[in-house]
Amino acid sequence: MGEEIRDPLTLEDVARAAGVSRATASRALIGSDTTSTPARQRVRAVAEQLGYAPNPLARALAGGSGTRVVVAVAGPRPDVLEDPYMWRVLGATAAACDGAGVGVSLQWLPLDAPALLGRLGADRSVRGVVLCNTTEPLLAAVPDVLRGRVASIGIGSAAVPSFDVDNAAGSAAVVRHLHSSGRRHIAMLTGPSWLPCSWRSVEAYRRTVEAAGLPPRILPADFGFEDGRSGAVEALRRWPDTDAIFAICDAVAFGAMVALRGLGVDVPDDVAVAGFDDVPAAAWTGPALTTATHPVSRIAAAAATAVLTEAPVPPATWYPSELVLRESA
Amino acid sequence: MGEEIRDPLTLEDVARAAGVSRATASRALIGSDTTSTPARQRVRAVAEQLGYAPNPLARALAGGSGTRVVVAVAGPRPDVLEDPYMWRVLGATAAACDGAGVGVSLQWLPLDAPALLGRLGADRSVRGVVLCNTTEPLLAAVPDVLRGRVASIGIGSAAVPSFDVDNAAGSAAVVRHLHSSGRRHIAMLTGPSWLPCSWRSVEAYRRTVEAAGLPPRILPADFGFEDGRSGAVEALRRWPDTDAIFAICDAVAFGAMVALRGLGVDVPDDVAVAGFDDVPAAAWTGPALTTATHPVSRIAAAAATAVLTEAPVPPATWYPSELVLRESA
DNA sequence: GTGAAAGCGCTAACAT
DNA sequence: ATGTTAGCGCTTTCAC
Repeated sequence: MGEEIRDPLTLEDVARAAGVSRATASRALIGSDTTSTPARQRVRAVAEQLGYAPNPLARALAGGSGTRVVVAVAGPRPDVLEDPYMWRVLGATAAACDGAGVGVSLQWLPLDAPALLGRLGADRSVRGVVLCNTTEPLLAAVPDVLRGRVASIGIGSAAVPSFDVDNAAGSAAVVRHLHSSGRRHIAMLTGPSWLPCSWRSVEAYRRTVEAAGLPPRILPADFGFEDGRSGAVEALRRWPDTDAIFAICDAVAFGAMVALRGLGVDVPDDVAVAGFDDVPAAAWTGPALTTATHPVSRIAAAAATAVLTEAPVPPATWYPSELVLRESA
Repeated sequence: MGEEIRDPLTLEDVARAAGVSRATASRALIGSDTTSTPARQRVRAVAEQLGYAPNPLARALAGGSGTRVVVAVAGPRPDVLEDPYMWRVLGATAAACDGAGVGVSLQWLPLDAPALLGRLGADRSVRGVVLCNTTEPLLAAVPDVLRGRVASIGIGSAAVPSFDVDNAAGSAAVVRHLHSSGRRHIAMLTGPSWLPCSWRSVEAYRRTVEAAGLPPRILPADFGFEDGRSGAVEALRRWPDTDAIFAICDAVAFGAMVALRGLGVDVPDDVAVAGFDDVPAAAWTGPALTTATHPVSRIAAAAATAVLTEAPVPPATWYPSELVLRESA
């Protein structure tokens, strides 16, 4: 009953055991400064052996950084946070941050309140920010203090590196598939009009059908199931000879399929339906949804890592969109 | 160019502006100690007016608490973290923690490595833990230091309050619906055998069919789509007269529906299929899935809040399971 | 290259 | 009830 063993080891303990000062131990562990001196080796060995893990809080407080990465989702209303896609992004981000003892937060970023970004920058508990569904005005409002520790899953800017799906190529591939399988009256249900990264899909659609000598048939829609439902009905009302529908995302595609079924229209015999994103349920419906699959987890992990490490990254990293042929188209 | 205005206000600034010491300001803001003294009013007013927000890091470091809530998901393999259901829980937890400047982490808790819980307890960056899919041995391994800041979405214990769906009542309701709509050969595709909270569903199923004078037909399954697929095939092989399948969760139900379709069996005319959980896609399939809906977000938020506030909570809080009648049953 | 000392912003004993 | 004094565990000038 001489010494008491306190569970959480501190840097002090390691330093003492290694016979150096706290400062030296800190430097040795951080890996900065001088290269391999004997002390450094020793400190590392001791730390390892003792099972020492630095306290992320103290580290952050002293270093002036934060302990959480905020996933900020832009949108007109707070219900953008109810999106399973965002939960998935959050999950992948959390996984990437866990090793550093960093947690993640999920916040709504109102389209009309860019000032909120300033608050995120000023918040000392924020280590970095992963932006989703960004717009130009929002990007312009990213404060300087966030430089190097902000990334975008969506469009980027000079100050905000982007990690995103190659929507243009992916959408074009889907439309080409529709065309090459004999469809000649292809309509598109678009995403929300404020969302830049959905514009790329729409543009790709337009270019691809026009290249095939077909007239574009574009119908505005948001990201939801209901939008797909009403969109499909409207498409058939406006263009009764429509034989294919390309939806901006899977939820919209599901809505379209349900509406079509309700109208007595067979999918894919009468009308082909294709989605975008490949959510798990895409494989579970009858008919199973033809769509394009995207490495969401990899994208989120890359964005999170960039934010965490603050290492230099290219201004834009594109991830492949891969056609998944199932039954609906 | 006299004074420079530093963006992040500190408690010091507030204290000075209010003409009190830092300690008093701290107490006033925290709300502990003495009730409304004039000073307290003043401090709060000043803080409000200045737009002061305490730094969660400093607070946590000084107070000995952490800055992240860990969502620990038990399971045999790390892929339990790939579950959309868990992402949803994570999202709701994140939302609940955001106001406190607390982030969330997602971790796999191996069934056979309860020692990991000890590590979570010792980790000073951990504010609290939300356990998912807990088992008895795991609950027994929850260290004392976590007491009051741990909660379970699943079964609980004397030391770990539980927040969970009333699986028993919910499952019974589904089975009763199947029976009352004329089904007389009802099979169940169960969840993983190690998961206590799925036992409750299975028991409820057994009791309900037996009460109706029917023999139970229980088939083991895990939580996945593929399990539903193979399970349905096996059910029809073993009991060709099966006219209803109750699946432990929606993913399994989807698998069953796809398998049935593949077998040329009509849902629901030949065989009814019911799920459990009401994932978004349940409304999107053809036929749409009859299932039971659960307030996952509310449950996760309650668990997170309990962990954050460390306020006393009842040992178990049950949330309602509500039957959702769609087309499949 | 290394140690000493000064913080990061806050809370919690202690005094008063 | 309020102020004073120590820390929480780490990083980082600043001297040596």
